[in-house]
Amino acid sequence: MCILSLLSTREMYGYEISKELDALSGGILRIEEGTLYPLLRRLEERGYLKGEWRYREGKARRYYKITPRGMDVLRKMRAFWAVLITVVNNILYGGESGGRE
Amino acid sequence: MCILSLLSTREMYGYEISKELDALSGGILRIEEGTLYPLLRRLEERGYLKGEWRYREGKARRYYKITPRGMDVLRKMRAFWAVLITVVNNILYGGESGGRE
DNA sequence: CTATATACATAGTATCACTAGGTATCTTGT
DNA sequence: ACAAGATACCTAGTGATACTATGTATATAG
Repeated sequence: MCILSLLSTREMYGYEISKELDALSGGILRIEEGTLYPLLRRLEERGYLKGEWRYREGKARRYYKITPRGMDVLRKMRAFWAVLITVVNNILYGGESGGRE
Repeated sequence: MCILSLLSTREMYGYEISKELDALSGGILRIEEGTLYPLLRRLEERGYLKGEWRYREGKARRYYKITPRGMDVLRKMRAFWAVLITVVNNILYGGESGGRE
């Protein structure tokens, strides 16, 4: 979900995504390369992303762009994430009152 | 985390936990028995829970109770969960909430 | 010219959720 | 009495996937 969200704002390549996630999350969402690259391929296989090789600064980079199908999945993931937070916080902190956070 | 949290308020047995999670979450946190029972044993192996057979209403039930070590782990999980929400929401909705930048 | 950072990749392992069964008891409807 | 369903626990097998460790190649800094 976080990767799709990052790519919903601009195209990025794998290594850039890992550095960005790391920086934006203060190290909480550090993702190993052995996890990231296979994941990006899975997301592309499923049609959520479209990858494209480009050569910049003497380096071969695979830039990823989110697809309309990916945007749709991202919307559903965001909605589910919001529900999950509510539900889990309800279990963690009891009260049915909607006014926390 | 949700199971530890439920057990931090009272002792429960496996089947009861699954029904409670299902009800409290509106079906979002439905957990299959093939997932639940092995999970409870792992949590007990790690010393987070203590299980005990009891016979009530003609049924053999294994009641689980959270241990001090389990309470400690639960506290850390709750803290991490709060950080995770902040960090993920920051990535999902842009960086306004955390006071960073 | 060596070390580090960048950039992508794969193989092997471990974890764990799920499917799909199994056993046994108790309750409810006919 | 009998069948069906709910309760209550269990295991074996499979699949998805995060991780470790390593390999390849180029560019940059000391």
